[in-house]
Amino acid sequence: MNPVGLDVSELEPVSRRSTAEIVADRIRTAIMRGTFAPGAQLGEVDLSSRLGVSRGPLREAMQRLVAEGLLRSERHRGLFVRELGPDDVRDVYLARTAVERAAALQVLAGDRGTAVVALEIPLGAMESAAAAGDAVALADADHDFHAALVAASGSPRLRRMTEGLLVETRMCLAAFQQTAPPAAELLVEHQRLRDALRDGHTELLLDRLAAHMDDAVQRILAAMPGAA
Amino acid sequence: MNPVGLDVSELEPVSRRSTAEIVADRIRTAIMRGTFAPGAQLGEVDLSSRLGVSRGPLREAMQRLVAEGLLRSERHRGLFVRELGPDDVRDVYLARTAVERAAALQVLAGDRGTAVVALEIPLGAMESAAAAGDAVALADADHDFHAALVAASGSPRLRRMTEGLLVETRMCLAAFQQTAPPAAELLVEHQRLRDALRDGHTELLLDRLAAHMDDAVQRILAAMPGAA
DNA sequence: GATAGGCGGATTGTTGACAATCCTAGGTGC
DNA sequence: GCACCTAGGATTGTCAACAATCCGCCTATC
Repeated sequence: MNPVGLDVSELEPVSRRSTAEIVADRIRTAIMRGTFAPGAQLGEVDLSSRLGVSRGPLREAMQRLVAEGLLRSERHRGLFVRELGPDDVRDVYLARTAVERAAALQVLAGDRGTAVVALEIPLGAMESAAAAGDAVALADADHDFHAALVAASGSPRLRRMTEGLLVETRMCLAAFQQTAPPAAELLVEHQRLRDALRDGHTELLLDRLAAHMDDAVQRILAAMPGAA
Repeated sequence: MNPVGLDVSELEPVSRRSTAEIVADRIRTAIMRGTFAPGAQLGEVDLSSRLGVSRGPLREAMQRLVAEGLLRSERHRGLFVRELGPDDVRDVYLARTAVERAAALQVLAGDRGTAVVALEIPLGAMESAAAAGDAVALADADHDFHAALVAASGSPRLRRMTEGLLVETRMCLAAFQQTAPPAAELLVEHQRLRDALRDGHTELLLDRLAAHMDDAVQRILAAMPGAA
């Protein structure tokens, strides 16, 4: 609490975000959740009327999503949800490994105590989700875990990259969300990541992180229709 | 050459890029070159009239640049060129190190012969620029070297990340482009990177890459006004 | 003299309509 | 029956005008 008597987080967004940003977030989560199937066409008039905004801000939001790689734009054809193939899965995790490795090293070099504390929240959520068998909550917790890890690095750029990569990860997962993930195994893997981080075992942490990513790729590719 | 008798690169853009994309590229290079000073406000009507487009496509382009982190948007205030401080310099190079390290490992695991060949072009340009004392050409060659390295990894995502990071690097460099860079030293550093890559010396390459990044940070911070 | 309130100018945010382009379906000639 | 051509419908790309918001300056008041 500060002298004004308000939590700083409340007065931070003195001016709320732009319409384009809100629209982009909405569509991004919709794509992430699998509401829009991969390859589906997104009509501008349809979306704009459904979201209650004009086509101007909507097009601005679309440009962002195209830049993020979530949408594919064909001139005078329309906007389509990108379809991720096996190569994309491997590439997403290759990039994630690179970014999260760097983030982990930064955390180890800095204040890893607060980082471990921050990781406990998604770990708790993951435990609950695993016990309840809630696949969506499990994916959310997984997402939050890695986001928290990178956020703890204090690097805005690593954070922003991870943000985009995690969305793509969710797109990959949404493709085969009917198959139940090995919740217990997933939980243990994340707990071991936290343990290695807490104890400051650099090499162990990096190895476990790489292995964790490889496992995920194998799991996804195994459940993917046209995987090589 | 294919049966049609055309280079594939010529028929790739069957439909030319959207106006927003062209505008974004123009402004991006302008920011990169330092045409727009950091912190400068970019008026929409001014830019749109100067580029000969309406405000619609221009705003779409701006959204992209904001998403890339080149511009800062304040609601009902305007768009401003982001000013990069010492922390940003360190962060850009931290991210670059992470991405280029991963790219280098991919190149080493794949076809490093063609990669070395691809690196010779910017190296030649760098040599010429160093001999001629052309700072801009030197920066261009440096840019191209690292872009070629990451492109050789075959990873679209690493490539796209690098694209953005290199633009930010140029923004950092533009801040103090009056000071002449140590051209000879820079050339040798890049040649040694190529040598380690050519000979397949993994650890040596990674070490030299990290050292190369650290050197750059030190050089930039030393020439920076308010560096800590 | 310092501060609160209000006005003018300028900029951004949003909207609806117009123009260009493309895919699809139907028809025609061979 | 097949290929080509043409008209229709729908979608995106672009534009100019309207509305909302904010900053700086000025004035009036304490």
